[in-house]
Amino acid sequence: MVTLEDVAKQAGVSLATASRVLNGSTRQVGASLRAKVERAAVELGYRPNLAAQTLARGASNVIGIVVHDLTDPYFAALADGAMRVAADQGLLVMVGATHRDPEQEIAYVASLNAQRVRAVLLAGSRVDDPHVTRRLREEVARYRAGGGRVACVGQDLLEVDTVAPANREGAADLARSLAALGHTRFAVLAGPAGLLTAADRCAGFTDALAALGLPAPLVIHGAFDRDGGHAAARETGDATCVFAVNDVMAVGALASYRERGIRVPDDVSVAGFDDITTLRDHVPALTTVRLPLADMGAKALTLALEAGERTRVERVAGEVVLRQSVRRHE
Amino acid sequence: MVTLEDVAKQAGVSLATASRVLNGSTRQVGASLRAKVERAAVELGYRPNLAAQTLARGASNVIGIVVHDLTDPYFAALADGAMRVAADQGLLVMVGATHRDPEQEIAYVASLNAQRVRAVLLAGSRVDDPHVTRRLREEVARYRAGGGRVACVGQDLLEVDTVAPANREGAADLARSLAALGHTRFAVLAGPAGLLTAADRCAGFTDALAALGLPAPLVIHGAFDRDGGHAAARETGDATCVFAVNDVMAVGALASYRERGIRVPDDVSVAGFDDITTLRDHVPALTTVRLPLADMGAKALTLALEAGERTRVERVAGEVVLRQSVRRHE
DNA sequence: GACAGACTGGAAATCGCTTTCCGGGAGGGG
DNA sequence: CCCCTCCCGGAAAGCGATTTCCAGTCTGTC
Repeated sequence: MVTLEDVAKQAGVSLATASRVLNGSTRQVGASLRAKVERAAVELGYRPNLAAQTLARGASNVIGIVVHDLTDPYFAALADGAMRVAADQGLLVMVGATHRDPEQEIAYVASLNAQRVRAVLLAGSRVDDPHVTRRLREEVARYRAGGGRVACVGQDLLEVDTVAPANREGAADLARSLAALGHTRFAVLAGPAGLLTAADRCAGFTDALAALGLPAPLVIHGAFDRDGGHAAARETGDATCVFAVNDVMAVGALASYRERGIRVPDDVSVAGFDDITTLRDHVPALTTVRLPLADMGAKALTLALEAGERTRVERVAGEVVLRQSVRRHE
Repeated sequence: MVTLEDVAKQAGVSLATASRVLNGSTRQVGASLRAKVERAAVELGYRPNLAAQTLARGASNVIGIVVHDLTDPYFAALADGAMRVAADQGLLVMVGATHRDPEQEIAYVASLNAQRVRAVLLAGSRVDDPHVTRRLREEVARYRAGGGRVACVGQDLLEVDTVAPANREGAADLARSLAALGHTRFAVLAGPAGLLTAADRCAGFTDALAALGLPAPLVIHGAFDRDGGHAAARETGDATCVFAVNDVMAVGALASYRERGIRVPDDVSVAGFDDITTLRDHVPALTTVRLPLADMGAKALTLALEAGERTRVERVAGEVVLRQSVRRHE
């Protein structure tokens, strides 16, 4: 491996000079030496050792993103938004996928801390487990104590800069829109009981129905993914309108109904949440609550990188988008 | 930031001992000292500085994955497969998204080299541009000269371990299957002219038709994404069967036909390539060529990590999956 | 009882780069 | 003409770990 010392030797200058030439330091270097160093670097194919730079500088140009599942379009969109701002700022990105294991999330924060990354973005729902949350908070605190910056997309539970989707309100808006179509018997494919994003959406939906004087929906718990929706859809009974707490579950539900010859929206209306772009061409088009996912990812990383003294919470509203998967109920 | 020295001091031992305790070295440390060090580390919340470790050890525990677009399910699946084997081996993952800019790809290899990552996985099609390919090869060679390991998913053009999908053969199989259904007038939504994956699939398809004595298909170039397929589908003329060189383009084409009231498969048959899982519930179900994407990603990273002396090329076959988007042509 | 060999703990060199500090030469003002 | 300042180049001290080498302590065997 060719080192800076090799370059300096080849150029006939000192280490210090070579360093100053090859990394935009504040110090000036004479044109002739500068040229020599640059030539030597190219000739030898020099690549700075980033670990050494990080060590010497005390700060790296890497950021970390922790997601639950990269193959879930929700997280892919979030990560993509964040990665674009990282690229704009010349930052490299480490991505960790926890596959929904909270322990992994904690482990990733520890690893990213060890890497001394400049910022960490925690994307995805918090879970309703005080013990896990406490340990995550400890790990985050440790990282921040060393100068690390953290932002989160999801619930504002970690005392860090947060981009918080308005899950309750969005779900409530959706409930009102669906009720306005004449539905009265609802079911909610509610995801896991302990997942806060799922719980908030479910609660927002249920509360709004109650406020309208409508009967409580049938709440069916299950996995937060396509198969969870698929399974839960078998238990929606005589509901005329089904709300899946995220789009991929809604897709699972649609598939389940299709397999069983139940027509959507004629026999049952279905709505989701997130408006992931991969569903853009789904048939029937899915009614959902749109979240600007890429923007949220970008915003969260921006918050993390700005040296704000107090933690900020940016709430982002969801917009109800009515499409063909729901229809008026007579 | 608490350093190893702090821990050593607090535990009343030397730096060397602290290091040996906290990182599974081969050397033994007495039980009492070991306990002291461990306690001190916990009390102080010590996290090793990975940059320093990397520097001292001369090798990091990070691998890099370079993809074109994380929000494309094809790459998400590939990356996910690779990330699982990385996690198994206790490796961290850096992900770079080039957004299809070959310059970015080169830049990422340089960055990952600078990071001294243990291995780099280049996922995604090579392009037909000798100049770009040469520079990428140079950068790869530089990295490998320093002990780096590289694998690639795509065309075997870089003289590195490669997982090469059988694009030509898969497309040819598909062509034969479709021809067996009675189709004679084909169109190919061929993607960009310079993208080798697209070109190979197009060529495999075209050659197979020629071998069958059928007329050459209408080849329409365009972008390699959903919108590219959507646009190209407007120019398929009187073809009775359309092959989009990847699934997301096929989805765009299906959407285009739907918008224009052209029924699939009644008026036109449509097939794609890849069998991305997000399309599992698409209506109509898409005929395609299945590639085991997650396995391919996992395999590629495994190849990279194994210290093989000669570069290996692992070909992976695609399997034609006939679904509702095609029908017999009378 | 003595000595070889196995273990354990510590001092110090090392990894590759940054940056402070210092010295010498050039330029400008009194 | 001298002195002060400004600039540029180099020597060397870190950054936070790992690891080699060395010394001291035990054990076991003859």
